[in-house]
Amino acid sequence: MTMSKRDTYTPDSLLAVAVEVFNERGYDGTSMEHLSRAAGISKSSIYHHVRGKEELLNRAVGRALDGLFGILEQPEALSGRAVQRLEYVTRRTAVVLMEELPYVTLLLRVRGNTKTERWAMERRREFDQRVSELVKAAAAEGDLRSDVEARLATRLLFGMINSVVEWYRPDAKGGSEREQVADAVVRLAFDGLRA
Amino acid sequence: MTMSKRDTYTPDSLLAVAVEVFNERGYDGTSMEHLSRAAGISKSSIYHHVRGKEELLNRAVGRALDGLFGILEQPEALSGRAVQRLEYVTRRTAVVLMEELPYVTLLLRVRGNTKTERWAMERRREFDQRVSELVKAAAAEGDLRSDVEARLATRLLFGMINSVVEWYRPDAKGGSEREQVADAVVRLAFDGLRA
DNA sequence: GTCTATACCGTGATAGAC
DNA sequence: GTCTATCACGGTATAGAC
Repeated sequence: MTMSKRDTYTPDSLLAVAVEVFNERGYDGTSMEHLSRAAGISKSSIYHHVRGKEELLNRAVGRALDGLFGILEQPEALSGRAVQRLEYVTRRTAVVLMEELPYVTLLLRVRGNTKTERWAMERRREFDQRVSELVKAAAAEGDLRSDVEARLATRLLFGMINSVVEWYRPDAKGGSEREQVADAVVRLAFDGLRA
Repeated sequence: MTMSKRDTYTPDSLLAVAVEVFNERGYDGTSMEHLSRAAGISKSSIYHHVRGKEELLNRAVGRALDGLFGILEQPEALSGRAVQRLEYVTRRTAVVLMEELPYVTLLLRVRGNTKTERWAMERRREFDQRVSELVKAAAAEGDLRSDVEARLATRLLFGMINSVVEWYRPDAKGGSEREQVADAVVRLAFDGLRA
């Protein structure tokens, strides 16, 4: 993490550093000492910018959730044949996940030990719920296979998309690489591995 | 967690309790105090059965890894058309994951903070590697779609399978339910969501 | 095999100087 | 805005009685 403009921190630039460490060590495995070393300032200086460790978590997962819920408000997610909307949401979720990688990664890993974590899990469930309805609608329109239950299909679909955080690391190529990965996700999810 | 025979602990029965707590709170989020409360004995009594917290982690992930590598030694994984072997490994991985749910869940969540965790990650990569070779072989035999890279396909396939730990909870029905889930995983992975 | 008591250290967070 | 010094607490682990 390199500072971009000033060598003093804003809450947001500090957040960027903190989220990296959280993802490397896990939230619970990260101490304020770890954060202070990564940020290059003392523990107590961190408290000048944020109220504490949990506020950093809160800001991070909030940002991830904003990105995800933003998808559902796009016109392409709101009208048209359900299977098309589902395809759009699938692709965009994969892209947002890569664009906001560290924030979404953190969101997907919260366990529910604190109030913030439980709130994040709740909102995430809401998102899953909304997509699940899309899957049901597409099944009702006859565009999805009928031998796998909608709820189960949704879960496996998300499992595949979300797993991207386990290995994706952005490289110099930027957005084009992200579109390639998103394409692969959509192809495999809808049409499978088989030739 | 209920004790089955005696109301004294063996390392293994204690492990079963510990792994539940680890999965609920995360390994780093679990203190010996948490474990002692869940086991119904004092903190110091735990040290009579195991050397410490990390030994519990070690035993747990070892058990998960044994289950996974066992799949690759089955005759069905060793000979035949690659796509058939891949299908077998996919189904069995899903089943083992459900049979050994708490142990595999823990394995999939280690972050690499301790020696034990790094060893577990290493062995897990070996397993992924072995399956990746199967995917490559199946692609070379022309049985997998050629417009998605083998490495990427392997990762997404595993992402889908592994995500089962996020929601699967065993119920009274036992094995039949597991086979149903495994069937759904294989169907979606190989033939996709689309009707 | 389990307990109470305790050692010792790292934790999140605060006070107050510069 | 950053620092050093410090606090109260909870962490892992051990000693030794029963």
